[in-house]
Amino acid sequence: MPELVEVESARAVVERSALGRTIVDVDDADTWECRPHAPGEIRDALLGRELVAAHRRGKAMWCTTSSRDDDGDDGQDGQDGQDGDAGPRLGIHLGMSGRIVVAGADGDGDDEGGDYAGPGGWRPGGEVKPEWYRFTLTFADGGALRLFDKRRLGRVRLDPDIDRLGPDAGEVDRDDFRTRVGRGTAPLKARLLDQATVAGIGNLLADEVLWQSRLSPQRPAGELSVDELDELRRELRKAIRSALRKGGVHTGEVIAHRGAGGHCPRCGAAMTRATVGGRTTWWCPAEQR
DNA sequence: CCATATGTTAAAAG
DNA sequence: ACTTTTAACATATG
Repeated sequence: MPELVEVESARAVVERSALGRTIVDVDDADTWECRPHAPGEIRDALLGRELVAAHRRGKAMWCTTSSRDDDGDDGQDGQDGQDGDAGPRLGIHLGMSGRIVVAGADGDGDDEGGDYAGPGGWRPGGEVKPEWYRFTLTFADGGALRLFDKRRLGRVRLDPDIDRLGPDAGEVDRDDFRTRVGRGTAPLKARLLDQATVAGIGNLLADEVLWQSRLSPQRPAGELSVDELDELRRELRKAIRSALRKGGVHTGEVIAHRGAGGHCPRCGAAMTRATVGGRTTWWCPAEQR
């Protein structure tokens, strides 16, 4: 599920429904999802604390936590809980199939993770097998925050390193975008998928933005003109805004046409498929140059 | 068995 | 040394 837009939805759910609730139990027994932490390590670090704020950069999400014995930051000032004795940051990466589910105080198990439809129409809301819950925070009020991750490529860890990520794809400024994206010999799509260049663009968003910009995914990134780079950034911001509004990156205009027999929704040409940047890529060979 | 899947990353290659 | 590409990761599904 998770590209920037889906992670932002998950972050908003955490911000809206999981902050300020005291953590009384933590299930961190999945040593793969919680690598490199040993079982119990995350639990020991979080018991008695509460989540203070939910942050995101690209596809990375993390929560600051309070000190034990007080409620810490009020979570309303937009700043981290930088209290002297604040707890560790709890990093959650949704990987390829992760999503956050927050249950209310009554333990009703409400699925507030946002919507998601995979290539096969898979909807986690329709099938939630308990064995696909990889990590759980249980709150004093009886509710819980869970990481549901079918494919198990997600990750939970304390104090995640986010320094290697580039600026968020929705916030990078024009000059920064020009110099970061418009360099090198790698295919443009590979550059866009590189989280150190700009953070948050995934396979679907890349295809959508390249199609909107009428740029070939195979163009060497360093050969783009300044005008093309500026247009690319405009379409990127537009696509993110649209996807946030419509509920997911899969709502992009060209996404439904990525597939065998797909045609460009603008000109009708047959879509081309190839592996670019290590990922399956679809584009309109007639318009994208 | 093979190929596919909205991600990351270590290792290899250039 | 830096950039780019590939393979592997764990798991489910067609």
